[in-house]
Amino acid sequence: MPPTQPYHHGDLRQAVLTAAVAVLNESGPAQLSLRDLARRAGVSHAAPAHHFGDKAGLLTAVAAQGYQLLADALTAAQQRHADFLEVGVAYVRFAVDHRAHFEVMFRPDLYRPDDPEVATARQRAADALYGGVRSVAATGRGPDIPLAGVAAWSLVHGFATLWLNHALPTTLGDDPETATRAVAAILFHTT
Amino acid sequence: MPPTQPYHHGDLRQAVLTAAVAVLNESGPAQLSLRDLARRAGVSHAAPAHHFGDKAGLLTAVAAQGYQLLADALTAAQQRHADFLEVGVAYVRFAVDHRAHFEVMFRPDLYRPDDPEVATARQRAADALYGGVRSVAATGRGPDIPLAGVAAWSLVHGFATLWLNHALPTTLGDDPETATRAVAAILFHTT
DNA sequence: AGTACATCTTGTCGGTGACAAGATGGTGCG
DNA sequence: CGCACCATCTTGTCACCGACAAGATGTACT
Repeated sequence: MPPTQPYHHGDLRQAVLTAAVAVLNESGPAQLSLRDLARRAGVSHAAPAHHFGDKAGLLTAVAAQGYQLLADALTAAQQRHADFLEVGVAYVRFAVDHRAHFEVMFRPDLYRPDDPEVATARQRAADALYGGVRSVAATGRGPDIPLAGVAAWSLVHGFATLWLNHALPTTLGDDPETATRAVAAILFHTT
Repeated sequence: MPPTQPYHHGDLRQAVLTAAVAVLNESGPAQLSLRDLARRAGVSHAAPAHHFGDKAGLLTAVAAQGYQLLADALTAAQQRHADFLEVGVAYVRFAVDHRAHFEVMFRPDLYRPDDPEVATARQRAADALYGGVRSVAATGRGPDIPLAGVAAWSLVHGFATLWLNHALPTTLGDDPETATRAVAAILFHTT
């Protein structure tokens, strides 16, 4: 849906979006400023507003992109591995690799969560996540599927959040993948 | 550590802190403004800065208070119930009942996480949480304690976060306590 | 050629955080 | 009692930001 033809700048929308993700990765959403992004792109201070309407619009675009990336990552992991644990690992890996997107996605007060593009991408990600759960819930004498899905999602989401906040003990090491496998294995007691 | 004697206003520090929590509960951290808090307290726009130095200073005070409340809630739950699951329930209940504190606490870019008051309260909360884990890890043929603690913490933290974001399916009902019991029971397979 | 349009610029307004300097009032000490 | 000290609060200011309006510029299409 971005314009196909470069005009004055080239592709300002994409440039601003990329710069926004970079700033978010370095400094967090509180430091994000449309005027700063405009300066980085070498355009006037009001140029970004034309593409995103307002700051919430920019963050809506970030969230939409994030949900699309997450859905892609989860479906890929789901198809590559039979084990749902790897879908959980992919979830944490996404959070670590795309911290900026992840932090915006789960801060609905910063953007417009009911944006149609966001909603469809989020639904796609949810399907990939719950689809992976269905397989593992069928193996054990497990409880009903939605509950197991919520438990699995809560575990990996909480782990990712705490990992990003440096709140977890250092004994877990510095590789989020192996740490996730160790911790998530407890939930599915496949140790 | 706040001043014991009221001066001009009465107790401006406490008034601003309370108002800040109220605003955070209603509108989130992005809408928080020192000048607005000053207006609500009926003082000049620069008065709050004297007590907190800085916006980050105000949020540091909120985070410190939050960690103290959390530590109190967790130790109370730990002493009242033998089951660790109830500590997890208390964790989620704290997040729901003190949403403003919870959201600030786990957003370290908003305040000064290395503030001594914050650090001690956080340590106290962590002790209460991990102390509860030790009991349950001893029951099962469970893996080592820190891993189980991280898993339990991740689960309740993720559940609380997702619950606050209205990201969870509506089939869980509207009572966070019962929902937490149902979901957390899966991890400790005491169903 | 000329119109329609998306893109970008310039200018402006109210609001905010941070800082500096000064006014105000309580506290304690001689 | 007088006075100096200090915490508290006020006033004033500056740079920055988001949002909006109006105009300029380049592109596409007829």
